Amino acid sequence: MGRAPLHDWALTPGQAIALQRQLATRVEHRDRLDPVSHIAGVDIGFEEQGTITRAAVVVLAWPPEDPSSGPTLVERVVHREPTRWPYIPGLLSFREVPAALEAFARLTIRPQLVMVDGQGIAHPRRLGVASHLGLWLDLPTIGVAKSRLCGRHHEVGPERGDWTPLVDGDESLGVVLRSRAGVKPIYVSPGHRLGIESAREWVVRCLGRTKLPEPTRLADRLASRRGPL
DNA sequence: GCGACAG
DNA sequence: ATCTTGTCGC
Repeated sequence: MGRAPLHDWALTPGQAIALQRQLATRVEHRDRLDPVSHIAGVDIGFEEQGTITRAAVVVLAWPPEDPSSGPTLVERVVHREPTRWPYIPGLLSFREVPAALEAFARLTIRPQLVMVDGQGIAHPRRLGVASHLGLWLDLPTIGVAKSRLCGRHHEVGPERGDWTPLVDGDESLGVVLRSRAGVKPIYVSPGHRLGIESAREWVVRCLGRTKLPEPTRLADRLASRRGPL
């Protein structure tokens, strides 16, 4: 018997949960990343009443040449395919990762860091979409979610950059970060090959004037077909 | 049994 | 996530 496959998308929810428990043991919680020259952002959108899944990946040059205008977009890919799973809280990766992998396969640049729309280890079984994708890509990933899936936290300070720990019992899952004054905070958790501190630092470094860090913000717009990039 | 619940 | 109109504010 070898190790369980990194993914098998034809699973029942029960089998998917068992697979998550297996894969979670392979997630690396300590920093292991190469010098960063490119950061990718990933997000998934839907078309045709949800029957079509649309995966978008953007690659930004790092560090930015012109800090005032944010990092430069150097590559982008959109991949469409039939939707294969319904949305089930806790099993999001089985719906989104397959399409994201197809989009990554068409990238000519291999980024050293990936930011994903969703949770990393801040997940009931510690395998959110960012962690699952990170294992498959064998790249450091960070989960950047717009709302909470699990864990508890105190209220976050009002200033941009303020943050508070996201915890579950005695486990630290990530941080809740005020990415912009006056707006709901975002949930940042390591996906793979990164610690909580580094995950937070990278997200703060990629913050522009908006709520979401640039990689995720641009991927979001590309996935949902809104506004120019 | 009841409430919570990424996108 | 997506659908969907106007509205408030820089």
